[in-house]
Amino acid sequence: MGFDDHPCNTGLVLGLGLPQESTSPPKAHNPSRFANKPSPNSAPTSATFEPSLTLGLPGEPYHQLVASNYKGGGNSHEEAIDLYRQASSPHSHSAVSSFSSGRVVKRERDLSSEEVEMALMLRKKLRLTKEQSALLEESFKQHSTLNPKQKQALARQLNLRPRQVEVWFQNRRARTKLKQTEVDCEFLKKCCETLTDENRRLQKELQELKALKLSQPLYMHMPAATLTMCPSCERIGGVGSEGASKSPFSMAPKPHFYNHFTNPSAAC
DNA sequence: GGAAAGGCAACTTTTACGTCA
DNA sequence: CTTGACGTAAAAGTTGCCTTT
Repeated sequence: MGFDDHPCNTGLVLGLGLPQESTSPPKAHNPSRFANKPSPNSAPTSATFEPSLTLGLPGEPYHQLVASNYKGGGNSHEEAIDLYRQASSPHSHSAVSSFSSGRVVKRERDLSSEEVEMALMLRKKLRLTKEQSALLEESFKQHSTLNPKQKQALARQLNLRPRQVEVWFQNRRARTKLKQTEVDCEFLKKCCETLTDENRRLQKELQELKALKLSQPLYMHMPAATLTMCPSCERIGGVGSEGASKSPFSMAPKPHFYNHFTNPSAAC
């Protein structure tokens, strides 16, 4: 990409830093969103970051802006990260995500130790501790969504930013749903298998019936009313069942009518 | 009615981490 | 033992839709 591929790269970039301008352009989808709906989070950015002319490394004006803000402004690291992340508004392409670790590591040789620390801090992704995860899980069990007050309280309790708590809950809900979908999928697969087996069995039975019908034309000569079918085992009853007792199809010794209404399950 | 703001779901990207050759 | 490729889980970003004000 740009930096590494450039034939005569000095590693320096002269740029005019404006808060809303990311070095990587917004993604193509729905550009109108960026034009029509500036994020509310971008407002403090404009107040915090004045337009500035910077001489620096390509691809990370925000990093430098925040780093300098962090050094000079007396903000905590957390605040610096927040400012940095707010600089890339929630509805715009992320400047943070343009950090490819390979690129940063390569450039780290050229950075001061403070800048390296800052870059690493910004690149580093939070891993929740067991205690934090446990408390979040516990809280999720009680309610899978949080109101702003609960979010604030939980964030304070966990020493996290409210946004992190919010993200955790969003991801947790998504995982729950995914898991449920997998369970449903497995259940439906089993149902499908069962029905396929049943269908196969019925097809086979139908084939046998057809074969029997051809080999025993007697059925054809009998009035339909002399044949009965048991509603529970679905076997045909009729004359001469003794001789064919092993066959699923038999005839009742005496013709009889089966009444579904008065005797719904009395055939066997 | 329409604009702004906020929340959430769905989807995507990025990073950390474990495993294995 | 080290290293790099690979897969996976999870944190975080993006976008669209909906509701509320």
